[in-house]
Amino acid sequence: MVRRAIPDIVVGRLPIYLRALSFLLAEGRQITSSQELGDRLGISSAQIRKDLSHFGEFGKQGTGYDISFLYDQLRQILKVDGMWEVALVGAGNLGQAIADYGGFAGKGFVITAIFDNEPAKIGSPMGIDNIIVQNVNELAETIRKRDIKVGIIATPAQDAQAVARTMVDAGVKAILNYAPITITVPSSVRVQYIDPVVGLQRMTYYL
Amino acid sequence: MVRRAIPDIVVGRLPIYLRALSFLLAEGRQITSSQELGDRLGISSAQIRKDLSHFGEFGKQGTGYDISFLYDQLRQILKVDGMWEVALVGAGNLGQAIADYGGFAGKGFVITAIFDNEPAKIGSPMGIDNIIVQNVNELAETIRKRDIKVGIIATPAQDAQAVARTMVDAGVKAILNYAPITITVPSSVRVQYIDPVVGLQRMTYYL
DNA sequence: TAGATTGTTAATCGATTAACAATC
DNA sequence: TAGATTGTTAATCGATTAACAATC
Repeated sequence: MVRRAIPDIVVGRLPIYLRALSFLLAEGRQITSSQELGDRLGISSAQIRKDLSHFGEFGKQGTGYDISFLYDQLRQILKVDGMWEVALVGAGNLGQAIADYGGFAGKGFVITAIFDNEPAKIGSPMGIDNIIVQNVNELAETIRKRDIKVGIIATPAQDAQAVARTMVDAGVKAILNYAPITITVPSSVRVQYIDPVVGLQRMTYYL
Repeated sequence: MVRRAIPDIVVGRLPIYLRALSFLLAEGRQITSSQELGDRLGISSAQIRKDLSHFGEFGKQGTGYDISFLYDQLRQILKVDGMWEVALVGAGNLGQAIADYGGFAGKGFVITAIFDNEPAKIGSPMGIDNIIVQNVNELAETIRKRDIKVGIIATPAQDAQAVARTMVDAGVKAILNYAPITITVPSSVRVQYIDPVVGLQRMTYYL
């Protein structure tokens, strides 16, 4: 039997499911259904069941899903049941906000290295874990030494491609790019983009 | 003739095209092609031509697209050739970073009102334009008075739904939501989400 | 048992791509 | 003119949905 590749679009929805399950857990709930999840997320119940069916059977007919169980399963599937070290490049306003962000805790990620090219910033502690900002010329070595697989780019657009290149050459396989530019990486490397301007411009058409 | 609705997914790519054109302009280029744009963005040239064809004919056979002309056309189509006032709710670390962000300039958006519920923050100037943080209980009134159509939510997850509700009731039609929770709004209101954890969790599956 | 909800199938719907006539 | 590239068509590909047997 051939294991068919899971569509990217399905994998992309799992973190949304995970987030919803996390809230249900926080509310002290034990059981949910594809219907309830769908209502909360604005997704059809059929789609949720179909998405989950790519990975196994997690529910009980007539009952629904055990929230805690499904949560754990999805965390394993997404490989966020452990902790990924993350290298952050860019210690300006944006990088600072990312380093200060408390939302990574418990979600599978921890920023353990921060880089910049400005002498004034290098050597200072930054973020919730008071990490010492390193010179960006130590980026490759640090990634290699600690076997870091996840990077965040928070540099100006003009520097993003070079940073991505360095990250990839050193072994990074997943890049969250806050720089407002499309970067080119080998197909074995994943990139996700965060650009508030793009988000806003996607809505004004409808106004 | 029926004007068929443009697929959301097509509209969603236009800001990416716009961004690429903006860079080409900055490089001093005058003409580009669907092939070149596609190569830069990792999109097929056919898709770019097809997407644009929903809105009109912007190119010349044998030549390609005049960058400046296409840029202006897309800005008009997306309605970002003017300036949208934006109300930002949440003046914590994240809200501060958004208010400090210089990337909105020239892209069609300007934050003109900032709100929080913490007395310590209300009344202080914030962001690149030194806007005085207002009490969030003035949110609805301000939105109505200035006819603001665009909102950004940068509150804790637990407050996001209530803020969205207030915004929508006061007339906001587009919400950029940084809170890590799916919010429910009428179908006439657009929402875009920015959640770095979701972005990261979409990649770890492949590691 | 009766009611509820899953997992899965098949049909529908929609998006992408390849190809090419038109034409600059 | 010859070469290049658009805009568009039709085919392909993929995603979503409706429906329901299975079963808790």
